[in-house]
Amino acid sequence: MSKQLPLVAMDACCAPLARDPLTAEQSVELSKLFKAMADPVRLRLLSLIASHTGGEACVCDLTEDFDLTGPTISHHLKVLRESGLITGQRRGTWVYYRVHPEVLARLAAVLVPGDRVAEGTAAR
Amino acid sequence: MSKQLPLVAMDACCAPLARDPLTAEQSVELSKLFKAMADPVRLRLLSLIASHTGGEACVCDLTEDFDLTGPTISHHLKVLRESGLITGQRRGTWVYYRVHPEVLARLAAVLVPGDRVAEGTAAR
DNA sequence: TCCTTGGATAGATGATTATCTAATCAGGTG
DNA sequence: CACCTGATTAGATAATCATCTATCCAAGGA
Repeated sequence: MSKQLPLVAMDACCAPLARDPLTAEQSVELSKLFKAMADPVRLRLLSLIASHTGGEACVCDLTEDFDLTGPTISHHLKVLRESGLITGQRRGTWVYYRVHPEVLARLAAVLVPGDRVAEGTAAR
Repeated sequence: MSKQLPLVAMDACCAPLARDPLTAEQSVELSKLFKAMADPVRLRLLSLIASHTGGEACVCDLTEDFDLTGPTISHHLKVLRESGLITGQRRGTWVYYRVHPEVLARLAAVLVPGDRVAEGTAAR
């Protein structure tokens, strides 16, 4: 499960938006992450998973919170998976998802105004 | 110009994703911001404006960087404007745009993993 | 082995959306 | 005023996407 794509935008990006203009390539990579989060259902899924006890949540837990069919939830989880924001793992009957916090942190670092605090490699 | 919408998601949101699950309403509000950034062109526009000297950029500066027609750029600027991420101001012949850093900061605070640092009002 | 339950895939459909051309508006300048 | 340039609006179109139903796969329990 989970083709475990090359974790888009992890290497590709980048200085805070307000520091340097994005290149065309960087903006394409970054936009994939934002696109993945540009849906209310996916945002809620993300927060449900991220805030769930143990840092992971079973699909069965997630489905209940929405007035949506299983396949639709599955579709949204796939989008999140392929963007590199979450990973899924099957354990017995159930599939558990967890968030990749580094990706979220990366994204946050891009948004933060001018502060160089959250910068990547040479942190702090 | 710029209907100056109620700055969506400024009041509506919210604790970091990993802290508490978003409500349906919060996720709808938040998704508007992410949707606005879920396009390579708009991301680049945002970074071009934010990183431009003086914190603002004329539309005429922006158009040059893309292989797109004027109306298309105008459309993207409108989307960014209506999301509350930027504002436009006409000065003589030209229109200048600038970013709302608080909105970006707010968004960053939502993404940041567990740290309670960037929390809003009753911090900590 | 067969059935049941959790989850994903396939394919269809209606709604959004990114882009274009054409037309319009707003300010200067001759 | 007539005209030019910068920018937005209007309307059309092709592509993307969120959702559904139907089907299928995976793992356990009778």
